[in-house]
Amino acid sequence: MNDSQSTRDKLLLSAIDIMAEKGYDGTTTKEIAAAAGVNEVTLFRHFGTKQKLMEAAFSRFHYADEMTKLFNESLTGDLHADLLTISRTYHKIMYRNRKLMYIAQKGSSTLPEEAYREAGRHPRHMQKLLTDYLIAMSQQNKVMTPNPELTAWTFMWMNYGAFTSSMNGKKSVTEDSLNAFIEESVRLFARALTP
Amino acid sequence: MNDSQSTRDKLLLSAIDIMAEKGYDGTTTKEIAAAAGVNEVTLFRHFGTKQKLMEAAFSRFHYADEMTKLFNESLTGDLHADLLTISRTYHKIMYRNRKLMYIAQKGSSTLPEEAYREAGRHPRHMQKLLTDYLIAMSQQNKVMTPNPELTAWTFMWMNYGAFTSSMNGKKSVTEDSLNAFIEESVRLFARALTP
DNA sequence: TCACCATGCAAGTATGTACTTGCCTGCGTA
DNA sequence: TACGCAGGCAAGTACATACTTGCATGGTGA
Repeated sequence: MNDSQSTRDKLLLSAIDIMAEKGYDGTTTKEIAAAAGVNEVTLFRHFGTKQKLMEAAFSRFHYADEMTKLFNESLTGDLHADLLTISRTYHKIMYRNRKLMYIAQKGSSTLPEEAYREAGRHPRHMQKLLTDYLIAMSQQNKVMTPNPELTAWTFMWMNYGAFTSSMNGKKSVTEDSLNAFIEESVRLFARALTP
Repeated sequence: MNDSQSTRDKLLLSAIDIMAEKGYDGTTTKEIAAAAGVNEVTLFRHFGTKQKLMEAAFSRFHYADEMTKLFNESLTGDLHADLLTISRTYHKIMYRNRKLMYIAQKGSSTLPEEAYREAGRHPRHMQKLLTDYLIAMSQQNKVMTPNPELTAWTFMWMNYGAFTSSMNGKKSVTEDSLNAFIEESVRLFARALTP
């Protein structure tokens, strides 16, 4: 039972690793099994089909409340500091789930619908929270923007673009350069939004 | 000869269309041929292999000088107006090549290397030009930034994020909402960078 | 000791798909 | 007319891959 769980996990993690490289269509069950160090048959005994394997993998998505909690508890009302917190949390969560994001981005004709749903949920969630934050800050005259929702999208897309670029680029974007980007982009936004 | 050219083109365009939907691995030569309204064998007579078909498709990439010309000729020295021109040109070019960008993004184990090279060339090119522009503007005290290169990356990633989101999203991002984003993002940057 | 259960292994099936071959047809041109 | 050439069509090859089956084995708990 203990070992069985471990075999399941090895298969799931191997599948995620390889598919993040080659995409869903380009990855074979034989490869996955080999990477997990088990027989191919074992994969089918555990998951039945390749698709169900992926569904199991995506059910491990688990960002979620972290971001909501952040907005409810950790924000101070200082625009620059808050944007920094938001941006850092965003990248932390995206990085944690980066391989699944990558698989969903590559896509496939047969990838379970759940994959796309899970991958898309997060950005939308954050955009909504950020919009509410900007509206609240506007009402306190701490932020000046004609269209908080659009401003939130702009901030989101900037971070999303940086994230995907850092993932797709061959040259590994170092943690340092990502931090530099976060600080610069937050600085720009804070300056632009301050009344 | 005239008709032969047309058959080649029909195949190329069909391939691009379908692969933008299903990815390179997920698209069959039979599908492509059917969509082009020709026999599958005709595809192989023209291109030999699926890979060479894709190489031919990507050789149609043709942005390029347009952007360089833009920087050399169309910029006025007015930060807001120039950023607007740059952003609009970027999105115009990306939109024109959007399907090829999409295919490259989805990727594949066997997609010709050329595809990735072509798809990545454009953003880097623009980033470099934008960096030079910001440096020149800094020297005229029209722009204030501690790190022009990083600022350029930030601007790039913001636009790249918006572009990919608008492509991947199910809900079609209308031309209007893209324009609204462009204007808002440029407004923010111009305000943030003005001394 | 016995039953059970997860796994390995060898072999095989079924299917899809890139790519080939041989032959025929229609069309424009010398 | 005769030739060449682009393309259709039918059939087939070679191979990869998802998934199956039957059997052996080793460990674990009753």
